[in-house]
Amino acid sequence: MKSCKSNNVDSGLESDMQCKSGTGCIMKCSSERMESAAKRRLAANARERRRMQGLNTAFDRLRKVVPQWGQDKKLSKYETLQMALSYIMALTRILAEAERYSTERDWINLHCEHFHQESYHTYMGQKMTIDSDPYAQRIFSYQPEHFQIAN
DNA sequence: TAGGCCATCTGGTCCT
DNA sequence: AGGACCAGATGGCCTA
Repeated sequence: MKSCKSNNVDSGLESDMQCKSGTGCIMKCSSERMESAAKRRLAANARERRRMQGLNTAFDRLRKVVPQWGQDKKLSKYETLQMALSYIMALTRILAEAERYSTERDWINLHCEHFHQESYHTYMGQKMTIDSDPYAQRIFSYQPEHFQIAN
């Protein structure tokens, strides 16, 4: 006759003795096993919930640093990832372009005529001005390819 | 009301 | 054995 001990730490001496007695063992063992399985399931559910909440927190943080291009509606998870991808690619392109010139001033002078001040977007509640941050203006006047699906 | 988005539950798989 | 991660199922909420 199998003891319940291996399956249930909480069962203790009493259940171990009952199992050895035979008759009620199968029912008690199975009900205890079901009970502990249910407990484990609930714990797993809670962990999964916490994990998904962590994931959603990360998505919220990502939404805050990704430009929304005037959209007032909250980006979906899929849209957030697509926008982040476009944004990173745009920044990478701008960075690569900037590195081709020896000084920041050369690069700014070269591109000054392309700045469109009226198209600047506010970013995280801060309006950029041409004097304060020309790099940021260049970045935010750049319109990335709209949601190209990356395969 | 259909479709999109999301949260949650659940069982399976992999890793420690 | 238990935790992390994943994908499918399901039901709720919202919007056009």
